[in-house]
Amino acid sequence: MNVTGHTRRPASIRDVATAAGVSYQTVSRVINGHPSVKPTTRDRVLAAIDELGFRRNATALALASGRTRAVTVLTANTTHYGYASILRGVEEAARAASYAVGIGVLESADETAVAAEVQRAADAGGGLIVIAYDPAGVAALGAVPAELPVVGVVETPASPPGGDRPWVWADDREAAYQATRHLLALGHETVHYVAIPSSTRRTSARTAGWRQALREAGAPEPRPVQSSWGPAGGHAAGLRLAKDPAVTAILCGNDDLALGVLRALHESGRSVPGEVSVAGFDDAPHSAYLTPSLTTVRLDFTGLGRAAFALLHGVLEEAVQVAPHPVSEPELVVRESSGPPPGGVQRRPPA
Amino acid sequence: MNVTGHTRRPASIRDVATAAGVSYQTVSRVINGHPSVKPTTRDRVLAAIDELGFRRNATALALASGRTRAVTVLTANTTHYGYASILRGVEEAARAASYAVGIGVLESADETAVAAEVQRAADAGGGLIVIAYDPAGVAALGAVPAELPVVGVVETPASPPGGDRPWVWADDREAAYQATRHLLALGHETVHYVAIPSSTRRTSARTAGWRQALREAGAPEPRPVQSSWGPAGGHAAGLRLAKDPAVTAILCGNDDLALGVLRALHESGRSVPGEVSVAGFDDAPHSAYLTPSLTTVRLDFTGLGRAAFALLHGVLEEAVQVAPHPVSEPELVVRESSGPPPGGVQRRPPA
DNA sequence: CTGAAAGCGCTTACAG
DNA sequence: CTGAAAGCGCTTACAG
Repeated sequence: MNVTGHTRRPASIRDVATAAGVSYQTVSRVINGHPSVKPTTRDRVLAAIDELGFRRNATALALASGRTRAVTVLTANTTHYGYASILRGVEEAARAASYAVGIGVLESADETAVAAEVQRAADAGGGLIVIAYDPAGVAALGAVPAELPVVGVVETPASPPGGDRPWVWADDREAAYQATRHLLALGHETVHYVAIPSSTRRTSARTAGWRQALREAGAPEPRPVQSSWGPAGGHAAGLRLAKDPAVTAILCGNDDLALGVLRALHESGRSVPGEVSVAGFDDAPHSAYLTPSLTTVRLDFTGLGRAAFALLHGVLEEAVQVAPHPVSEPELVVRESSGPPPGGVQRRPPA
Repeated sequence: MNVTGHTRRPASIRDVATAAGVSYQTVSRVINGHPSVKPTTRDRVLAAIDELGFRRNATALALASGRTRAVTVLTANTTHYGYASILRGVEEAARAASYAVGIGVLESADETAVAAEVQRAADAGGGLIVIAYDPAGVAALGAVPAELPVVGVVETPASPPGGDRPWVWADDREAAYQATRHLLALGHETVHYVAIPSSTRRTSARTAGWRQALREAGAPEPRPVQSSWGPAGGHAAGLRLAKDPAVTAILCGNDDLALGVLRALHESGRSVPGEVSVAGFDDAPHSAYLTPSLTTVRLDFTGLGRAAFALLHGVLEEAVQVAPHPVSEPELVVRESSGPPPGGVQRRPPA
């Protein structure tokens, strides 16, 4: 029951055709920018479109033409800073290209659950962007049927999990390398690492960059502390590391982890950066306002999302295929949480 | 050009019909759970569906039936904790109901820009959920054509901006009231308020709850400090408030704002909670791990998102219309950032 | 319980 | 430059 009495059915191309005194195929030509339409005819059609408030039915377009101007982002997380920012970037670029953007959340890395989500995303039509920063995402990227257009946002360019699919990445390895070198240059004998969950069983790019910096400096290589994504995990890891008086520098897999580590050090009575230096990863919005403010590496997640969409767009519209490429250089942001070790420079002279 | 030689066209109901030796209408009946199908026929169809890996084409379903199992969330923001959590709740509930979820970002509150985004969302088919916590969202909710199914997530139940549309809300007023009372009970003479941008020109629910608590206690009512959504705004506001030695308690419109205030107080050499107490709003994931940890009011944003979807689902499927209702009681979480004022209880005895 | 027809709103060849 | 036909993959009455 409709209160207003009757629901106006939206105008179709036939309605427009009638109003303009042409056939509906001509209307189709006009809305598709087909060149062979007489200017006066075009103007009449355009006027009718305007008058009737006609909007082309996206569903009918999709069914008839076979292509859906839509992209679905498949992700294990929507609230963490990095993930949310990638989604944001995709949405921006998609909006600019008049694409609809859908979102599917991967609740677990379980094979059948992942397959179901991929199917759901495929049912939406259009292309897929899979954020493969974690086991669920990696599984999803691997489970996408070969005939579906997909772009992966992956952790490392070394081993694209999706086979020959296009992908984008931020240079996590370089970022971790830079942050570790920064801490070593301050005079720390070595740098401990609190790791986010790895996307695969292999060593993550962040871990690899950290290790490389240690090796090049001839510094001891402590075991990375495996943790979670949030502050709680960082807190637990920080409590453990705080017990060891030899620990003077800690690199964290992301800023949330670092926030938890900062809290743990405080609770353990170890000052930052006086006794221990801490560095994060991502440069989340709050990191500059923590006490102490957090030294971190800024990553361009939004740019990453935009690049992923651009790549997918190219595939979908069969334009020139863009080669996979990193979006932006990571940028070290030095703040209050990092400084020289307590006893001054403890590090062995460089080899 | 396809590397695998040929692209398998997905199976249609006609393919299934042929394989099962029935007409395609019968297949339609089976996939729609229509009762009048002979069990043996049903089994044959089901077997064919399984064998061919048939999935019903969502686009064709939408075009033929007129209903699209989809919801688009319209929001001004996707990265802030509250917004992201609402989106998360919608996605959870939508996934459970096999609905696709789309997202549209309102880049500005400008009338034509908002209208364009609403149109885009409408083009997707299905229902709309508009997060109307800010001017852009409120404008969008108001711009949704009457014939479109929509649910608003609004700030206050007092004046639903969408007219007679269904809506959900969290009880922000009650939450602010509780937090303010907590601070007053500790003995503060009054509580200052750093406000998030209001969704309308009228006083926000949070502001109203804060003011009500002050009035009831006969406490002075300082002017609220208008701020932004992020830590930077809180920092600026905090710097200003820190200059006034009479300020001993600050309530913030959200936890990010509180984080900035905390930083500003630190920079100004005023200890928390020794000299100034601070309380936030939302209980974001990091708030428990700040130093000092943040007293705040927990709001069930995810539940709000789920409730919004449930309401929309009811409208779309013409089930019983659920009355608008608050989702969950706000919960005060007392942590380290709030305590008695410096000189002990300064507050006048209650009237 | 099951089949044949018409139609959802478009596009894509095919005529002229 | 423009119109008439067929079809995208389904659903919805209408027959039987």
